[in-house]
Amino acid sequence: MNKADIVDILEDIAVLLELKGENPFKIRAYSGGARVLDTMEEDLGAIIEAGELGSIKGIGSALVDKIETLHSTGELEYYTKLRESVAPGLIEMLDIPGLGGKKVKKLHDELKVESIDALKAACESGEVAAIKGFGPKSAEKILSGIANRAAYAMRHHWWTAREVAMPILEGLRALSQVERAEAAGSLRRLRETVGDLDFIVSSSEPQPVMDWFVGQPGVTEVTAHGATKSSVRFEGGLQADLRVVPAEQFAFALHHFTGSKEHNVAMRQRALARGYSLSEWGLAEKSENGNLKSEISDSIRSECELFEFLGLAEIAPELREGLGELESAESKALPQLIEAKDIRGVFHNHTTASDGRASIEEMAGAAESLGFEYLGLADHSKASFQANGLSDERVLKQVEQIRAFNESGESPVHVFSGIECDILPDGSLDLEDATLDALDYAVMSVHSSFSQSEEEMTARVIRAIEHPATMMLGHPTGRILLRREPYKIDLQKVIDAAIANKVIIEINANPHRLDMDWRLWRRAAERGLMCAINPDAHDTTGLRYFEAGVNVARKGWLTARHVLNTRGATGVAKWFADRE
DNA sequence: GCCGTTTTCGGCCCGACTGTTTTCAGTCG
Repeated sequence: MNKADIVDILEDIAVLLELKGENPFKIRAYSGGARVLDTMEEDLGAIIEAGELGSIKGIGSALVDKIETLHSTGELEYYTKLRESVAPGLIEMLDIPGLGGKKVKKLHDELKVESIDALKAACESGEVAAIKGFGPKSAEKILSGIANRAAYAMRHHWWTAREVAMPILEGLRALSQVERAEAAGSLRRLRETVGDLDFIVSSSEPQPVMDWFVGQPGVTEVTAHGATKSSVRFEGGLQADLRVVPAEQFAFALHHFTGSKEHNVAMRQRALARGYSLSEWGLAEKSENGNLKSEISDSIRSECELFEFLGLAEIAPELREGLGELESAESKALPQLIEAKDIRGVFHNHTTASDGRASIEEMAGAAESLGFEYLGLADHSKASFQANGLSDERVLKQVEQIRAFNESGESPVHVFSGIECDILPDGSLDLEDATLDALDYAVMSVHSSFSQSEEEMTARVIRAIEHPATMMLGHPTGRILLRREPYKIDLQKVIDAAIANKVIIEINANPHRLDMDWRLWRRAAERGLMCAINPDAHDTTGLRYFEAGVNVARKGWLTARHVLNTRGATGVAKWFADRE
């Protein structure tokens, strides 16, 4: 059994144990173990063979046994028995807001409900309200949760979430009672999708701020309205939390609610090791007997000062994923992350020649207004029939048009002629070699036969990478966030092939793709993989997606030198010519 | 179930909010 399946099973075990009412720390051990395994970059088989699994922090002897059994046999009796002992309907119930492991267990124990439908009926008949610890409001809340659970469970693309968050943030900042306001959470960490919005405000007069917040247009439900915290839900199910704190707590609250959870755990552990207790409220010194001796928070007014106090360089929010950022911050080895202003042009954009909605001239105009020196066009090739892909003949015609455009001198933006050429199911390319040679560069992408086996898909893509005309690999997993799973492919092998053949892998910056994923970039770049941030724009506004691509690059620890777009037009042309 | 710069046992982050309670448990982040 492969690593990803084992990770899923460990996470499953954690959920099942929760429903059994097990020790919460045991539950955490399983979900923690799953996470450690998931983020481990080395080959699992090799680690097991070397007998090193148990030396990984977070994986103890019980997990070593279970992981090794799953890896070699694909089965685990402990898991099978656990599964059989819990009704599947109970797992679904955990998605209902307000229901956790204990309450679901109680509902099951008292009423024998084993499905969402049975739970709904029990709420309507008054049985739920009659249980000790529940009441009419609980029953009502469960019913509303059941009715809306699809919308509530939905995550949102980062780009969309930001569009909702910005007006609220600006509104908060405009209030006279508000001193500072920031959006925290996964939005601030630049995650590809966002579950809910978190706003942190400092103010000495919280009530008017709370009242303004819960009265925002689009709010369909107020789920909490307290003295320091309020929660609302917008149309479409997106939830937003607001926390108002005194000025001296702002840096701590902002840091805490920015997360991630794993980063916070590491920060608290570090504080504890130095004799301090860190929380969203502040930093306190611990005395001999373990009691809090004194607050020392007042000297800390920014996240930077907090990190500094713990002997760390400031860690950018997007690196706070609990993936070794504290270690790097301690040894002052954090990367100088790429910034949006470093981007001097973009590749992989479409025009009306295939499925885009703007002409060469219009796209170049939009590139100019973004301050770009150059624009790479890459329309689809003929196999992408649904996208009006270009034949060899039409490609050569477009090359002429682009040459004429550049020579006309009507734009300061240099246009590179490229193509997004289909990788056919057998790994061959959709255009003639002579056609590809006439272009400045070529991006190769998979747009068909998504259901090939991992072996077939990996071999297919590697064959394309090995073609001399291939300069970039487009959206390497084909995933559409929140809609379509990535196709099966061994990306480590693809990365190896790309490095060996001096092929760039793109960060497809379309907010629905963000592919290749940020989790893979740090290691890949260290091994020598080159990156390009490609908006995959289909109209003039789509060029702005390059910002989402920069986000991914930053989350992947990339610096300007890892990214082709940070070079000027001459540098890019040189790379296209000799790949250096 | 994991872990160890006071440790191989006894901790493991902790506080707000809600709904149900007469003082608190459960959920959430």
